Amino acid sequence: MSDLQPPRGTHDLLPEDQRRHRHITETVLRIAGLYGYEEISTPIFEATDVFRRTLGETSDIVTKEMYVFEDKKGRSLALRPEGTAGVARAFVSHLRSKPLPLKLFYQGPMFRYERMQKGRQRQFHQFGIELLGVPEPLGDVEVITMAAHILEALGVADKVTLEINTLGDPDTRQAYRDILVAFLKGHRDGLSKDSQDRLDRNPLRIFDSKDAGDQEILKDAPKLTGHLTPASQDFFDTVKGGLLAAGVNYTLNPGLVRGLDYYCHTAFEFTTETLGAQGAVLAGGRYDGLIEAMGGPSTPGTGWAAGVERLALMIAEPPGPARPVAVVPIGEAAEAEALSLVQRLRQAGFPVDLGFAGNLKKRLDKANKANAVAAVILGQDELEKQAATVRDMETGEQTEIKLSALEDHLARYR
RNA sequence: GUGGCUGUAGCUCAGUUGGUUAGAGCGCCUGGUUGUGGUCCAGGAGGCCGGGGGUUCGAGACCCCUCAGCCACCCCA
Repeated sequence: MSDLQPPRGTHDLLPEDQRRHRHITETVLRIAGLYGYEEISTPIFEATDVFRRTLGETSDIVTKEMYVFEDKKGRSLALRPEGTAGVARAFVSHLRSKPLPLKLFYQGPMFRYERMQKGRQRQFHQFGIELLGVPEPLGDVEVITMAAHILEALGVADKVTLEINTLGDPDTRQAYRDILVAFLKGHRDGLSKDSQDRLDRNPLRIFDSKDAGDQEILKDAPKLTGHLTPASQDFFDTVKGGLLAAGVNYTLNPGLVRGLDYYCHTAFEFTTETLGAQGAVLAGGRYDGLIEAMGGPSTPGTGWAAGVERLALMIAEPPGPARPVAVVPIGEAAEAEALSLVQRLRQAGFPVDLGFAGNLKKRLDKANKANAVAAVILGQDELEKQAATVRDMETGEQTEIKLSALEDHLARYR
């Protein structure tokens, strides 16, 4: 048994799990359509450089969480750890001549080599959207509004909070970063070990630290909001005003940051208390420098990604499959008749379960386990009358119905 | 990568300070009903106690290693 387990951090999606996943992705696809987004599928693996360039050489994802391997020609490939890089690459490869804006939706498995926790595994599923070619704050508003719409449609709106922040334009960001580093270097010894590392690699992320000592030091740190250029401030104000107008509630979180250089302006996250430490359910922001970093034409972008497994843990049980009608033949002659009857009913649109073997008792038992609404019993008596006994599986009530009138009678179970 | 907790039947779990042939409920199968499911009754199958090594007269219980799961950190969806 132990040697037949799936690899660490991977899971079989059994039919009832898959049902939840499908309910989520179908809901997303439907709502994305309302906003004019079309699905794009990119490969599950890419040249390792695709992720190196978009995620940064020093990011944790690249240095310790990527599944990297060589193919038979010695090319370095990586299983995708997230979706944006592949979409950006596809844009640069094929889509740069399309009229902008481009509204793309994607969905599928992602891979990260990590220790598991609730709502986190090594193969997991994300869906996300990218809006390319819109430098205006209205793009951010639409993207966030759509996310809120989706979460509402999934019935989790009351379990999540939207937090937003701004990183300012690239110049502000860079200038502020220098100011912050200068300040924190004066307090280096007081910082936690993790944050001392972050100071070199990714100083803005120190704001996320859960360490109490770090937060104490940060209280006196210079704030980004105090360093925004008027244009950046305007941008952020327009985003906030737009969300207000669209009826999307949010809270400001000045500690919400993104480390990579191409992120700018809006950063946001829908978080929940219901998933333990894995609070982020859907997160995104603006990445105006990304396409350029990939070697494409300078193209603004904004978007987000969400975790399907995390959402699956939050949503209510989706409706199960439609209840079938069970056709139950008794004897060989009836079985032959049943084969044609079954096809007739399926062509008419009824889900039909035809047991493979067994006497009446066994087949009714199977029909019950298949959650059948009704059983159409076909025995010698019925055959002679060109009729069937239809048993309501809920009440046990039985009625004899002419074969020619079956569809009409069964219509009540649709 | 770091730390803590946990692995007994398909599932949820019991199993006394180490002591004979390892248990329950649910589920599954068979029968009570040669043409009637769910309820009920009777019976049955199914475990190298995650794997390997060690201590012991004796290990499901104790020790070490390993694999897997859970929780937290890191990071992130």
